[in-house]
Amino acid sequence: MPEGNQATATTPAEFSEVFHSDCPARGVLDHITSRWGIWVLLALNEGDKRFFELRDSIEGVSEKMLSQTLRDLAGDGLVWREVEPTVPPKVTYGLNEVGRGVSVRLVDMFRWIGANAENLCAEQAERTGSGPATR
Amino acid sequence: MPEGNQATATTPAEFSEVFHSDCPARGVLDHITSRWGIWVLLALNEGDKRFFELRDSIEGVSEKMLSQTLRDLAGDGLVWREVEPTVPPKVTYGLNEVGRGVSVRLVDMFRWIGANAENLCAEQAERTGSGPATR
DNA sequence: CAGTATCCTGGGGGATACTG
DNA sequence: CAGTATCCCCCAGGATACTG
Repeated sequence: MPEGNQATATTPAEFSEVFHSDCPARGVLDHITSRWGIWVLLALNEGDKRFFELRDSIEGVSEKMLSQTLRDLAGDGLVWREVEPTVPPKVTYGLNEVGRGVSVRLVDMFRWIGANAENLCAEQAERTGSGPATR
Repeated sequence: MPEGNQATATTPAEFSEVFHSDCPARGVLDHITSRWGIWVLLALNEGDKRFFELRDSIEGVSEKMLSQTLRDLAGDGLVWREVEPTVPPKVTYGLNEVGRGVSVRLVDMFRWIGANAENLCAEQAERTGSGPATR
């Protein structure tokens, strides 16, 4: 959709520049924020893992989506993949430099949310005066 | 070859604990990583904004989804909403304490990705040349 | 073990129209 | 201006089966 894009003067548009459509980083973001990207990054932050180890440590992920997410992340250069052509095959995944940086920051954010969960609950409780809208 | 990075044998499962199904923080995460949550948080990190200001600064968002995202984030206690019952009405949104913390960390992560975009491009280029190029 | 290939469904989310 | 309401399409992603 062709958008007006008013450029509200105040907006530095810092991120529009950095993450513009043609920039590969834009796609990277999409992969990170995809349904399973975060959890893969989080799991790998604990250490290198094999495919089924990942599947087991990420609750609810299907093999298809895990495979797809891994492929995306590896294509982005956030994750490496090593294949040992043995029988049975052994495939290991781990974080690259950039992926580690992302993962660490993700962990930091998660910790912040976890540490403030009570505050969130409190705020949600206050709101229940008018309408729960618990969705 | 991936360097050692032993799987520290820890696997603290720290996050499974913190973000278990019944924990409200789990839903918060879903909202943050939703299609537009990140961009709203990012936009509000620049300062408080009114509805249409937000719509204009977030490229591609529909009014429906913006409204929905805002409602979710406000319900989570990440964002506040202030209504001035004038004619025409004036509604302003901004970040709460927790929301600001999340937003700041998000910005940090985005900067990291942006700063390493060339590395990502390089890795992607190497891959196309059929090189293993691990890290 | 570590994946692909195929089929299929739900709801995320866009377009449009209407309201206070 | 700041939203709701409605319709409807598309594809992310789950289930299942097969392969090297």
